[in-house]
Amino acid sequence: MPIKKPVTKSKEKVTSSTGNAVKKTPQPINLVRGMKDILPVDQPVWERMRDLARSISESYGFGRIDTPMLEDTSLFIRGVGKMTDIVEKELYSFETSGKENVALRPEGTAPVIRAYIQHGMFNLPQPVKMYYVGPMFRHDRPQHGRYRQFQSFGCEVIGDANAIVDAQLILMAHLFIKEMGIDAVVHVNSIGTPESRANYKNALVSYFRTKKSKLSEEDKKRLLKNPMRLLDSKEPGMAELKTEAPQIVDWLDEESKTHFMRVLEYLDELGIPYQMNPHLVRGLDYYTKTVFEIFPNSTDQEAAQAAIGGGGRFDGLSELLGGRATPSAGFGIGLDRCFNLIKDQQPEVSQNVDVFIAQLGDQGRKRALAVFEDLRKGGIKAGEAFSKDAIKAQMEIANRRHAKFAIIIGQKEVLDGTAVLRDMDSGTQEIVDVRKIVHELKKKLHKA
RNA sequence: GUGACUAUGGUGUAAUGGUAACACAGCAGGUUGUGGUCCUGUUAUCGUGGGUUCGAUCCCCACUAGUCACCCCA
Repeated sequence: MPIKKPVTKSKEKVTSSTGNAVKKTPQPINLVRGMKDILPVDQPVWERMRDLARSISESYGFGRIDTPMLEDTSLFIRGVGKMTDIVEKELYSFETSGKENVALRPEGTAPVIRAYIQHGMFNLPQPVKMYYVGPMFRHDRPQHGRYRQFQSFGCEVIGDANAIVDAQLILMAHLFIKEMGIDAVVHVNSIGTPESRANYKNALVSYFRTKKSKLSEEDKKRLLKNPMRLLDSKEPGMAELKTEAPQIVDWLDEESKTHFMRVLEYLDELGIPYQMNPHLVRGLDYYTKTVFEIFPNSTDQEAAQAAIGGGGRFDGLSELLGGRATPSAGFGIGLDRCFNLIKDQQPEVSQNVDVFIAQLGDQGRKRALAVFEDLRKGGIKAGEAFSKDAIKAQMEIANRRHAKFAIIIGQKEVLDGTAVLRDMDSGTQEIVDVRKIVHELKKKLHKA
């Protein structure tokens, strides 16, 4: 890599009134646009989401797969589709110094199928069920709940064409969201096989051509580029046009139709709240037959626009990626969006401890260090502020962290081999043998 | 990617064409080895860069970032 010449924009030295040279503080370096830190306060929620993803996946028989964040760019061009927004304008792709064309994964399904093909998983008992949790990247314009790096949880069932798979995946996705405490509805639709979809597309185009004068500029573009998108256009006046537009269900081939009916029957059986949404089309080329998206059920909130998860069937994806024909289905859930919906109900992380060790003087500090280790090994949640000198400050911290007891070790205690054990509630203190302190504390904590 | 709005300390806010107020958090102290109250001090060249002006945090422009709508989706 070429070494860049150091920037010579040398920070001017400002001379203060006292004549001393004062360095200008350099500009802080901030997050790259669209990136996000997950701070310690928020980790408990994230832990919960990851735990839930794992336990649900495993209880339905899914094994975890981790694919790299970096893949060959053509995986997404072929898998997701060259003309999709995800690839066309949101893909983080670049050429490495070794002239490889790589891209940061914008979604999880194509990589999983790639791995399935590459590792010959078609030789395993079918279907192969895998789940993933990890970051995805899309160079979109950031907004609330829309980041350029976001965490996804997804499940894929590869090698099974049965409609019950679709239904069970929808069940799992809905279950995850419900368990996180989010009330959600599932929107479902079927977009059939590529052939039936092509026929439908033609019908749709000819219908809208007759209404061309009523279309907005934006929608005229859609008509040419991606006519299916006209169905979820929010342009004024479209609602009326859409109700009269041909519906995809009427254009489905027999097999897709019965498949879809089956899925709906299973959903009814499972009692999953769903809505038929004939306007639901997905932005990835690989979908066939069943498609679904999950929306938060907060009717009063307008923020309920953004889907928190989605998925469907992608029977043709394996072949697109050079594998044999393998019917598959899956879903993905946006963990950041879940997080945004539930973070407010989250309790603060407690820094509370059972015992706090306060020390005085060098000798006391050394002894306290050892005692802290004893407590830790003894399984007692202990706190300390060894870098503080004043005992007052240490007691303040002990109090703030709701310690039930404080151990105080100073010069005198070190010489006697003792420690002061203070009950923080009553304020009573006793002197105990340092060697027995763990035992003593366990007894007291157990009682309390 | 398109349009609109916003940008004050760690956090949440206030005011103002003459360099900033309040609350909370933080740190240090209120005599020498002890907490929860109280008191004091302390913590911001007002996102970055330019312009207008005697002078800008407050006006103008650009940039950056965030938010909202669109696009799209997780």
